[in-house]
This record gives sequence, structure tokens and C-alpha cells, in this order.
Amino acid sequence: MSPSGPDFFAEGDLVGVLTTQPLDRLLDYRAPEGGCHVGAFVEVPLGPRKVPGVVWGPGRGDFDISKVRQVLRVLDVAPMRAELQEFLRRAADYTLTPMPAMLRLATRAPGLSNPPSMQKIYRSGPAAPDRMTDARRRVLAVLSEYGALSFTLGELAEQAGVTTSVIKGLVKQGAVLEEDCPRDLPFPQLDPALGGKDLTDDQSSAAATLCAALRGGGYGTTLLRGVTGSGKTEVYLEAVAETLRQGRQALVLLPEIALTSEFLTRIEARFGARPAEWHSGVTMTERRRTWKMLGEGGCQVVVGARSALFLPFRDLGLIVVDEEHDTSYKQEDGVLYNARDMAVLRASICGAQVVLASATPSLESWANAEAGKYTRLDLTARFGAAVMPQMRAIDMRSETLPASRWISPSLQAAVTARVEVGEQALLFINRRGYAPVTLCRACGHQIGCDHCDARMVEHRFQQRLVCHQCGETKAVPKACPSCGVEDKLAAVGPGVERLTEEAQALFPQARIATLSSDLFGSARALKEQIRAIAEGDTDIVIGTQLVAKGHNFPRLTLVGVIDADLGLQGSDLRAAERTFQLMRQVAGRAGRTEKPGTALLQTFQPEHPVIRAILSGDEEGFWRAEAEERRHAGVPPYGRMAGIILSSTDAREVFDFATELARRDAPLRAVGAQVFGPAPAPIARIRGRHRVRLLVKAARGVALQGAVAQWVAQLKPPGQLRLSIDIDPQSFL
DNA sequence: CGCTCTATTCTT
DNA sequence: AGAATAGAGCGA
Repeated sequence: MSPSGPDFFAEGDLVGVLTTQPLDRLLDYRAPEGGCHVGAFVEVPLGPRKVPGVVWGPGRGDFDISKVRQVLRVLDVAPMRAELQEFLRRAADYTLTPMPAMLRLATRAPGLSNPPSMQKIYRSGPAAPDRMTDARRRVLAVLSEYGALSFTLGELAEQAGVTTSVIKGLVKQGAVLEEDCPRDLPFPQLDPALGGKDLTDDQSSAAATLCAALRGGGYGTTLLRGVTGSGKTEVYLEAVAETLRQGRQALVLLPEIALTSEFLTRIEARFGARPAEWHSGVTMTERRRTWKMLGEGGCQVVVGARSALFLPFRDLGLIVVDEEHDTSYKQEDGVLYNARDMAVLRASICGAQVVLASATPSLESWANAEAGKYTRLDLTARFGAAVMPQMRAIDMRSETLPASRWISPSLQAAVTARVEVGEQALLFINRRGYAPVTLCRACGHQIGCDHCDARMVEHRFQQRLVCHQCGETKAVPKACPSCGVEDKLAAVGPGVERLTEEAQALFPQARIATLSSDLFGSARALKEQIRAIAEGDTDIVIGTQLVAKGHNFPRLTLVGVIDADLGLQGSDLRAAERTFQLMRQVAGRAGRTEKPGTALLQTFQPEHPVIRAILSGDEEGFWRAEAEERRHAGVPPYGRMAGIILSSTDAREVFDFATELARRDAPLRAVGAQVFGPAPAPIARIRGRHRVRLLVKAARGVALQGAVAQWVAQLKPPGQLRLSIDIDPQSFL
């Protein structure tokens, strides 16, 4: 960028700076020595401190000019592009989030203000060592073998199988050169021409449509629908390839960080190098490298979690949202946003294509495709010979089961039959721990969390009671905390651990593995277990939601869903949709390769529309019915909603404030919106804070945000009370 | 008055 | 957010 033009401020000019401090407006400063560009990342004095900020535009000049201070310095990173500024602004307007909080999302890379950090690297040197030893020979051999590459000390020692002191010795003699090099190096180039897999007709035509849209150069969203195993990934990787050919950048969002490493390997196989990774588990140094390289163009593809949406891409051409229906795309604390929607927003601003991929799309995306806002591509045929599993209900009303048993005789027989012929069976239950309820048989008391309104779940594996809301644990008491009677506490209901116990009793010969997120200390241990299962070391897999997400078990031919009704009850209008998606996904695990699979759903209500839709495979029918119901009720996506969560340590204070706020609903009524509540929030107490919720409902097309902002601004929350606004809440009613 | 603890204000 | 400052309560 040249130090002139309309986007440049000369030294001493007034500039408006956005900081990450929660001040609700820009602050005026004087441009620093040497001037600065709009978008420049800077450090400014604020009171006695130095804080980071971004030069947002010209200063307003309405502050006492004699008090205006000067920008301390411009950081050595690429300025924020107008596109990202605009995205942050629009996302803030949409989610009613203050700008400083948005800026914090976009600067989640540590040490941007530090000078570029250096690292010692080692290359082959000119001199010969005085004595040649075995260890020294190996080091020199490694260096000459990978001539062009250079190594860090640790890498080189590992490759050569020597200790670092051997290398240090060679450095001293000049046989190996030690050099400083910036740590933040560009990522290796990805090669779009490298081996793509052979695609089916279905896949290639879908890929061709996506590539054509990408060549068009503008914004567009495509809903890529395909049943499990239909090869959605191969198709959108072709779109990534096309993006690379155009010299633009691509972002792939995954719902679960446990899936990223498997996915990175897949990209490496397709493009010859690993892309950048972005999620909570990535080290600080790697994050800074990714953040900086994206702005400079030294990084082509990022694979990551929803927060990657706020990275400073130089030329973002494609965003893939994999498993777009996944509820983890909705951020539930801090800044409340839905990454799927924000992906569409950012793409529309920077002229990129969005691919929403899912076997079981959300109703929102389905409706947008129906309305013609999104292009819809369907992959029908399963890849290779595999077919969708046959699905049947087990009517639990006609099964006889002893108390505290959950595997019906029919399911037991089916599992036995599969295991006998050397195939795998999966028993699915969406409940972690041993038992969801611990009940006193003497007085009926249920053990709850001391800080939340939630029951504590027994985890026999850890020998603790655990609150799934706040993570609090306590030992299983001997006497009832309410009536004091001893030895009357009983575990009620099944969890994945208890089901394992039952399976071990029913199938004593079978090798059983349990997959639940809390049974593994590390992602590595989990990955190892998954690999072992895939290779066939297991006869029966017992798992929670974890198994529903993208792992491939070739010998798996039977899925038994223990409680298909779980999720149908409850007042959440999205429950039906979520149950449908989950059941379809779990069923899709069976028979992913040649062998046909069977899925058995244990249910007490086989005539329920959701269960019937799952069994018949009539997805369009399910969506149409669900859409009709929502349209009738005037709820999303056929109406608009906002949730206001008020929380405080004082229960009366929150309730009174909420009541007063609900009473002053004139700004809402002005746009035809209605307020409901106050009611206890879905989780009424978390970590000792009482939570109350108000719900605002409006017709589609109403400018909801403006009205809500005006309404909420009428009352200032006193002291301890916190207020957060959730536009398009994930759960309502 | 002088001290501590807490609520409010200010930051360009 | 974090620091500075103003205010409240209290022992003397």
C-alpha cells in the first residue's frame, strides 16, 4: 500500500480508533509518526495503559482537541481489509454485539504486537568435522538427503536419531550451519492438480456446478445434500481445488475439533500439503503464524472451528460449512452468533461462495433452498456399493424387559446374530455417564447440583456425581442428603456406562468398546480407540453422540438405537428436527461399505411422525410437515425470535427487572413484536447465578434488532445484573 | 479525621 | 476492561 491516497492518514491527522476495550464509540487520536492507513493495527494510549486497536476511519473531531493523544505505533501486520471491517460491523448489527467484542473475535491471535519471533534452523555447512562418528554421519546424511529443507534442532535430532548435543558439536566445527529465521513462515503450497479421487457421475456434476459458480466470482450459497457415505467431502474438495486455481483462499469449518486431524490428513492426500488449522487446541505460535500468513497470502486453506470466520483472509473465495445442521455452530456464550449464518454474511460481503454440506440439513437451510435463496445439490447414490441401511422400529410396548434393562430381546437377538458372523454392532444412547438420576428410595429426593438447577449424573467410571451444566463433581453419598436414610440411594435410568454393563452381561463373549467423550483423557486416546474399532478389534461398540459424527467403521452392519424417543419429548420446537438428524446420522453408520446394514430403533411411540419419517426415509415429507408446523406457529424460519437472558446472583432482582422490562414493551409493539415472559431460562441457575429469560417474537421481515435494541436501552441493569441478547436463539418456548 | 471497602466514573 | 476516584460506613 502506498503512503498516500484516500485511505492514508498523514502524521498528526485525526483518526478514529476502535479498541478492544468496551467503550461504545470510536476514540480520536492523532496519526502516528510516518502516518498510517485505514485498517492499521495500532497501539494507543488509554489512561495510564497501552491498548491495541484498529484505525477505523477519520476522526470525528468532536473531542477536546488539546486532550487528543497520538497513536503510539503501527503494528507490523497487514491492515484490516475493508471487507473484514464491514463484516464485523454488519455482524455486530445483526447480533446486537458491541463493536469491541467483535474486534476481540477478530484479534484472537496472541502477541501480534511482539516483534516477529525468531527460531534457529540448521542446514548443511561447508566444513568437514574433525572426527567422523556414527551419530555425526547420520546427521549429515539426513541434511544431504533433504538438501533444500532446513530443520529445527528437535526435528533434526529426531530424524537422525541422535541427541541435540551431537548437532551442537557439528555446529561448533562448521559442518552444520545454525541460522536465525522468522518463525512465522508461509505455509507449504497446496497443489490443486494433485490426485483427486475418481468421482461418480453424481459427484462430478455437483462438483462442476460448484466450480462454475466459483468461476463466476461472486457470492452464492449452495446446499450440498448427500446421505452418509455419498462423498460430499470429495465434492467440496473439488471446490477447494478450484478456489486454489483462482489464487483465492478457502475456509473449511468443521463442527468438532476431534474431526480436524483426520480431515487434515485427507487434505494432505488430495493437495500434497497440510493446510492451517484453527481451533482452541492450536498452539499460540501456530495461531499467530496462521493469522499473519492469511493477511500476507502465505496461507491458502484454513480448516477450523467457527471462530476461524473472523480471520483476516486476504482474498477469501470459498467457505465450506461441513455438517451445517450441527448445533455446535451456534456459539452459546460470550458473543452469540451462528457460524452458519455468519459464513453466509461474510461471503456475501467479500464475494465468496458458501457450501453448506450435510446429510441432514437444518430446516433453515432447507427452507432457504426451497425459497430459491440457496442452490441445492443432491447426491443420491452412496459411494461404491454401499446402500442406506434398512430401518425398523422395535415397539417397546410389546417387548418384555426386566427392571433396569434397556436392551430388548429383539435387539439382543439381532446383535447376537451379527456378532456370530464376525460383524460389528453399534448400540447408541445419547446420554453420558452411568445413570442420569440418583434417587432416594426412602424419600424420593433426587440429588441435584448445588449451583445449578440440574440433576447430577452418576459417572461410575470416575466414581463421582457430575453436573453436566457446570462440571461440578461430588462423591456419591452414602446417606440421602435430604432425609439422612442410608443405603437407599438408587441409580435410575440408563447412561452409556450402564448400558456397557448390561451388554457385558448379555454378550459375555463379545469384545465391547465404549465411546463417550468423558471416558478419554485426550483426543489422542479417543482417536486410537476409533482406529482400533475401524480395524475390527471390537464386536460391539457402545457410544453417545460422538459416534454419530463422521467416523467410518467398515465392518459395522447393525445399529441399535436404545431410546429413539429421547428428544421427542421436551418443549423445544427443534427437538423433532434434532432427533431426525441424529437418528439418520446414526443409522448411516451401518453398512458404509459393501455389506448392507440394518438399523433398529427402540421406541414407545412408533406412530410418532418423526419416527415414521425416519423409518420410511421420507426426508422431504418430514421437512414439509415440520415446515408447515413452524409456519403455523410463526416461529423460525417463518418468524423471527430473540431471547433476552438476564442473570444475577439475586433471584428477586432478576425477576423484578425482567418484569419491568417486559412491561415497557412499547418499542416492540411499535413493530408488531410481542414479548413473552419472564420465565426461568432453560437452565434456571448456572454457577450460582439465577437466570430469567424473555422471548421476543415477531413476523418475518420485521427489523427485530433495532426494536430490541431500543427496548432494552430503556432500562439500565443495576449492579450485578447481566443482560445478554440472543438473536435467533437455538431453543425457544 | 483517617482508614477500608465498594460503587461510579473516565479513558480520546 | 482496568484504573482512578468518589462515597459510605465506622472506629476513634
